[in-house]
Amino acid sequence: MTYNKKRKTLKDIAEASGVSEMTVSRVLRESGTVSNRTKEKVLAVVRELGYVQNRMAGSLATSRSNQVAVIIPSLSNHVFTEVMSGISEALDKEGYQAVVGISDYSLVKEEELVYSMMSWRPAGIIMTNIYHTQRTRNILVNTDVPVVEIMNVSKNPIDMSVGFDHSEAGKLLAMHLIQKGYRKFGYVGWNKGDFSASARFEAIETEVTKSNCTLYAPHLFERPPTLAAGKIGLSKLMAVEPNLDAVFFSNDTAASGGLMHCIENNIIVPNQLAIAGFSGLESGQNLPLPLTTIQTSRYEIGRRSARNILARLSNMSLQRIWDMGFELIEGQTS
Amino acid sequence: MTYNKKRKTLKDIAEASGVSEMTVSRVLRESGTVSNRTKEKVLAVVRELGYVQNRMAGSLATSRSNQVAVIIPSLSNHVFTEVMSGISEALDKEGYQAVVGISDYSLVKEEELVYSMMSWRPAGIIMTNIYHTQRTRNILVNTDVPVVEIMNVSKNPIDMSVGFDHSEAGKLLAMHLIQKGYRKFGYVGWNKGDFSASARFEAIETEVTKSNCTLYAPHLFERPPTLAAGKIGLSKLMAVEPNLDAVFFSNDTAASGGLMHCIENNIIVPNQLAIAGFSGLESGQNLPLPLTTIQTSRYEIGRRSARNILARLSNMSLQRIWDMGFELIEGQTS
DNA sequence: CTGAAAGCGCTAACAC
DNA sequence: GTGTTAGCGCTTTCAG
Repeated sequence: MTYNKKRKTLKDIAEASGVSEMTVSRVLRESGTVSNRTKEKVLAVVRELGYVQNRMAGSLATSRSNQVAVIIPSLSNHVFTEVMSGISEALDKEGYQAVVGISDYSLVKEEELVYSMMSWRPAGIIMTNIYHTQRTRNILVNTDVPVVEIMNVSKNPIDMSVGFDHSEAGKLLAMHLIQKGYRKFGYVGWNKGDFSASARFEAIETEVTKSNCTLYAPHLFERPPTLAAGKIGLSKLMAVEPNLDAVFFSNDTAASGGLMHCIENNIIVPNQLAIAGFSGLESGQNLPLPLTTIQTSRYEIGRRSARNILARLSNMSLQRIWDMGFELIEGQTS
Repeated sequence: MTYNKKRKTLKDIAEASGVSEMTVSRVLRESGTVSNRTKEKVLAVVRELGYVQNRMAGSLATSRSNQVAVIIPSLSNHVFTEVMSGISEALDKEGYQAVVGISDYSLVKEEELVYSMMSWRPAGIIMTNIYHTQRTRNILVNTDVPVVEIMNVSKNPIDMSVGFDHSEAGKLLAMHLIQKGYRKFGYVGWNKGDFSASARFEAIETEVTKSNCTLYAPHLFERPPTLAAGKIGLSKLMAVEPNLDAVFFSNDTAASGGLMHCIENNIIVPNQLAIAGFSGLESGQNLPLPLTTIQTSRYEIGRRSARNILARLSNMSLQRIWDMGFELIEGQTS
């Protein structure tokens, strides 16, 4: 095998194998008809020269791309990496590829990402959540690229939507704990940049208040929750409000931290204090006590959103809005 | 504002603002000289028409891209998402963007990804680890795209390398536990597709044997380790070997699961059983007992590798091989 | 300061 | 079966 660093083009392959560029192109895309003899000859040359096609040129010519843009807020939250896995798997099978952008929970950064990613003319774009800046919306509304907004369900999406109702989920969780007899509630978490979490928080607050219970949330986090934050958050909360019955955490990771705090300080869960998380992550179900939480279908949301894009691309009929629901997990922390 | 779904091109902007395509191009790239009056006029039209540049065309013309390909084995391991964060942050600042591919710890899938990603002519490519198929190597060796192999340090990389020595890290951890007086060791984890983990395992085994201690590793996992797997793995191991002094886990997540098992079953750590993890993840340091583990610099590895690509692109002098080292964390589980 | 011509590497559409 | 022509939407180069 001989290689050199000059980038090979179709022309190089064509010359080396004594056919036209078009024939090489046909062989490589397995399109049209090419005799077996030439096909083999071409493939041999392709291998020998270590040719790698240039999709920029191809996509420009066809105005079709195999890249699907995905914008998620963070990679350190398993919720989003599971969504990504679902997306990747569904896309992979059809020869498409996810291009991920991380918005850090910032709508401004999201806007920049959208602009930058759209400039590559992706086959589709998957956005986390349904809140965007005006300019982001403008770009998305005025493109012919399929758009899916995920995690939340929107009755009125830019294009398509796959998710679930966070308010309803928060409500269900609150009702469950209230019904179990808890009355003095605390809340530990981060809502600032996480619209879904704050929707849940508000629903919990509403439900708790409606039932004449109380909810203490004296100092929410300034940054996305981690195990450590959950642990510290609970200890701070209990320093101020030692007589709580139960604490809601904005997600399972924070709740796991809360449980760690209890274990470390011999606080008996759930007798002395009940704990509730959100998402139903694998890790939260494998603590010494499995968390009471809401199970959501991250992987399925990812898969569904990717499939919707693929369906749109092949002009198949499709359901534009998917409410993927959720389910209460009655763990042992309540 | 008026929009319609037909994709706008430079030509549309040029016509609408009464200048040539070249002038619009200059305005958009802030290159060359354009009078302020025309510049403003053009920008107004661009905004009004909601024009989004087509980078495929631009990149094809310049043969330059702002996309850097990154191949990691998994998104469910925080180690790799932290590496990604480091990469993204470093690239972002310079207007570059990471395109992630997930290999699922498969060299075959890695090969497909490399081929697919290289066909987009990325500005650089970052590969996890230093083991690849022959064809992957061929593609990578014979390209002028900068290549960084990360996580392991290679003295003889394809191009550049940023990581640390997993054997040395395993050895350090083993020596530490041996020196603390433990003698009967167990190992719980997954090595099958994770070359780094198996390098550590072998180093641990060598060190343990050399010191006349024993290492039991009767059934390693069939899949990448999770909290649940660590928990179950330890319980199975102890069913067979109840009198172990200490157990190595292939990473912190599995070790956390092991600790959960102990807490759940009232096994006193470290008195009855010591536990060691690997990586120094935030989560492992916030359990009721912080894990004894090896701290590695995932974020820095990511940042460094991205910066090496950027340096190469701007023809700056650079250090091709970075050993980022590691550090023992003496937690409370040993 | 601005424009015209040529071409990046590929493919659609049409010939032969 | 295979080749030719004409672009895809942009940027480089060279004029003016």
